[in-house]
Amino acid sequence: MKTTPETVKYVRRFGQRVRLIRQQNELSQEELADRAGVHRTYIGMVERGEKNATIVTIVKISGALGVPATELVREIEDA
Amino acid sequence: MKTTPETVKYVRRFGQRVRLIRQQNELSQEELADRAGVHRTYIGMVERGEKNATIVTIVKISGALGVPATELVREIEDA
DNA sequence: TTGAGCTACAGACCATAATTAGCATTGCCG
DNA sequence: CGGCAATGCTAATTATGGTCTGTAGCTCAA
Repeated sequence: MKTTPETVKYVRRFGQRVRLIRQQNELSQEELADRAGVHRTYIGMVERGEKNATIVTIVKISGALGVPATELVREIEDA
Repeated sequence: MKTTPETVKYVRRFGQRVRLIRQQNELSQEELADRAGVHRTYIGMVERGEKNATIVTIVKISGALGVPATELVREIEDA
């Protein structure tokens, strides 16, 4: 998929929500990564809006954060 | 990403929700694809649980279906 | 200062998301 | 019957998701 401005927008908002909830849970990126079963640097990229995560990864991360997947997708879409 | 059983599970449930809501809206796969700006066959693959869609694609499809992205992610995660 | 914990970032790599074209099948309708 | 709409399915290609290694910067405590 091409990296359109909209692409960047949604991905960035998703990353912001991940970072926010991770910090509320007082987890480091590495702790979150380990719990989610993804790589350390990948969490960083997601939070910075550099990676367009898939459903499976979203579920992994939401599980590791102890929130439903819908929490991470909330309010990402509207302008 | 490896195709683990969990992978298949979440992806399949997501596809089921897409198909359900598409049919409730009385759209063909092709109409949905055009509205979402993705290819016809891709929608078919998603509904059949063969594709692990990304955030951007989820938002595109949810927009084309006229529902919030959270609607498509709802109840995908639990066993 | 020195060291430890946390994060940003770059580069290389493999698996796969997403595109596209093509053909087969099913069911419905004239 | 023939034709049309909708879907399933395959194969080939390109772009990118996700892994891994390593470097560098920051803050804070000893």
